[in-house]
Amino acid sequence: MAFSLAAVERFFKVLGDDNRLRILQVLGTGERSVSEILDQTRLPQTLASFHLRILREAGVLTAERRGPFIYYRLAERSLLNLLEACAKYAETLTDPKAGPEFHWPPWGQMCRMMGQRRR
Amino acid sequence: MAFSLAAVERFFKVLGDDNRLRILQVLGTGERSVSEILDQTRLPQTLASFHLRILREAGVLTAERRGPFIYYRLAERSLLNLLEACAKYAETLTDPKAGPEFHWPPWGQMCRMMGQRRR
DNA sequence: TCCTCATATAAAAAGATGCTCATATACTAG
DNA sequence: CTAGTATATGAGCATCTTTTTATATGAGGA
Repeated sequence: MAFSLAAVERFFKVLGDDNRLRILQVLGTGERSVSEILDQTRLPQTLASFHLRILREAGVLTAERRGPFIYYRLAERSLLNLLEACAKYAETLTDPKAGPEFHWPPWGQMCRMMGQRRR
Repeated sequence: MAFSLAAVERFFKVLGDDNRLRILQVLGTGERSVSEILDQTRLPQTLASFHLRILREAGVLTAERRGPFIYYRLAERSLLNLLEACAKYAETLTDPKAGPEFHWPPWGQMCRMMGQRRR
């Protein structure tokens, strides 16, 4: 019921970024070198490196050097399922601020109109 | 496999905040008026209102006015399960940047020392 | 050893977010 | 209608995050 706030917050903060999600999407299909990640995401090298570091330091990714290349992979494959679950939920979210301004229903007014008293 | 980036990103961004998570934690136990939320979170009124708006506009919360009070509740109770799943994952994350600086293993050097060649 | 490739790090610039303070709106009681 | 309570909104700052630009490090080959 009371989950560990700090941990979850960090998790959401780390994943709450477009570029990092795209990187994860690429790595979801398996281990990749940085060069491959650059190709597939079209991110500038230095920016990708920045985000990879964040993911790595959060423990989401694992890095290993082999020769001149550094290979990244998901630390836990189970992250993919979690992402899918989140995506599923996220896509059901209906955005209630459809119009330019959200307006509170004029409760008191309506009650008067309908001859009702507050309960 | 390829989840809807934009939706998930927004979801993570909205949940990636300490105060918002605390609000959700309170609402996890059921519907609450703003006053009650203020009591339980000890947030300044205006700040709580700010975060409530973000959660509401994201579709995570639902608000309804009854008399002078406005009651908030989770739009989808299933969010709680999702949060728990995320918490579970988040808590397993081992932070690899233990020391002040992370150092890449000196692969080439090690190979030379061990008389190996790159493959 | 020197050069080049692959990748990381640091510092500065640009952008986004969260917080506070002041004020507005909706409702109810008198 | 007036005053008081409940809650929302808006402007300005401070802070944190992302992006860019410049530079460093480590590996392999000539």
